[in-house]
Amino acid sequence: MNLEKEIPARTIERMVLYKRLLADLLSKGQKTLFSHQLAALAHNTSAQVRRDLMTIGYGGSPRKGYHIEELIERISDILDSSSDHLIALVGVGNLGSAILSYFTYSHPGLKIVAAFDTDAGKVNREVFGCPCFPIDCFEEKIRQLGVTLGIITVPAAFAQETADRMVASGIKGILNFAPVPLKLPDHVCNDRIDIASALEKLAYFSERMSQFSAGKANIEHPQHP
Amino acid sequence: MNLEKEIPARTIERMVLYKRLLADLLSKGQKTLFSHQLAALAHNTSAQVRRDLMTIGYGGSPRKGYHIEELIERISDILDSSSDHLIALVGVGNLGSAILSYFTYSHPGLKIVAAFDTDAGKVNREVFGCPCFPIDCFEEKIRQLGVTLGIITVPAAFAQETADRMVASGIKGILNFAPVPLKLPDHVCNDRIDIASALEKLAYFSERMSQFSAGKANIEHPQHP
DNA sequence: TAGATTGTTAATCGATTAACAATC
DNA sequence: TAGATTGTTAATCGATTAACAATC
Repeated sequence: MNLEKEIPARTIERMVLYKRLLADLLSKGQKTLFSHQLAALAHNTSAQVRRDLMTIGYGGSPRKGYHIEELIERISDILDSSSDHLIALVGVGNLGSAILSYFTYSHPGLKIVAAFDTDAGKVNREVFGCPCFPIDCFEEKIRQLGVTLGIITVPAAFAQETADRMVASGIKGILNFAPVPLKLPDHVCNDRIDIASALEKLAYFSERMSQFSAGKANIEHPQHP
Repeated sequence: MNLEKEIPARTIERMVLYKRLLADLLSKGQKTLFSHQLAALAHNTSAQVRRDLMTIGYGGSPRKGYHIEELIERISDILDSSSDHLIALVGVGNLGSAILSYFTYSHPGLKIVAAFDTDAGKVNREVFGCPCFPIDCFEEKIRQLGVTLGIITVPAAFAQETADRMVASGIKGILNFAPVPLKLPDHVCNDRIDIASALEKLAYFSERMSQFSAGKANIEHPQHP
């Protein structure tokens, strides 16, 4: 029934950014924009922006460009699901707590509804507004709450077993902050954010920047479904 | 004088991972490995691994595979610079503090030597072992210490001005946790880690995973110099 | 109309994958 | 030797970029 073409992952990634940039412009009272304006904000080319908007089936007019409010709506149609995504976080250390504090503020569509830890001192209380449970009742809570996404902020050595429990509990997507790749079944989506590696890469490229041609100063983030 | 070919950014990214995986194997007493073993750990193909190692000029033998210790040394030759990279972090909130705590542990080659904040209550003391200064003395401290990399963990609205001060102080690479793209001169390298966007992408793909073919379950991270 | 911008196709680019002879 | 693995080239794939006619 769904006849929409599959949208490339890179396009989706840019769409998330476009949506935020557009919302910002809209809040400042701007009604329309041209492809090159959005391109400048997102740091890519106007041709790229035009192609991206074409891909999601939104068109502008040669005179006025694109209508910001409609465009945001169209992007939201693509990106946002009808219901909130409920998220569980495992590992309430410094990083885990920082993420909980971040999501205390409004993130429409995304809500961390439960945190878990092995440390008895951290559980059975709220951390930045999020209830924190002992890891033993993980499966039970996940199913009970209907959680679909997981965030892993445990030490590397425990990342895989945490992921396994998430998969077994029916979680469909995992964001992993531990510096190890996870082995997961094909139907589970995952992404890894590795701060130390990001710094190592940055150190490498910043040292050699002069060797590279101009205009290539950004480290991009690839991604695919 | 430097006749080495430019190594693609994707290859460097994988190299960082290989190095860590190999160090782990070495510590377990393993001496050699085959391309398909490293491929399984890093979640890519053996052909890819062979090509990567060829790219950095390290060869194995058909019978024994690759010598782990030598390979780590070769990767370190490529990745690591002769001296430590000194890092400054701006924005000692929850996320900033979490990053400081993370780098308290050994990260050879990478050291956060100064943190900065506007909040008088946070400065002039140590946070997880890192001295925290008022933002007013930023330029002075950066030059004095010889800092080359910067981490931005301030709110989005202050990210660009923070980046501008970093660039003006001679910082060569910036890791930006604020959810806005930075405008930077070409000679400054930068990468952005956007946790909310990562979750949005994850939500999108996890919902549509069944539409995609098997084996595409990971979101990759692109990047270039 | 004139001119800037859009939609869309074709050309380019680069990275990944496949294939296979060379090697130990 | 036989067989698995390496080094390396060619084919594939996909995304980006360039180009330009159509449009307002």
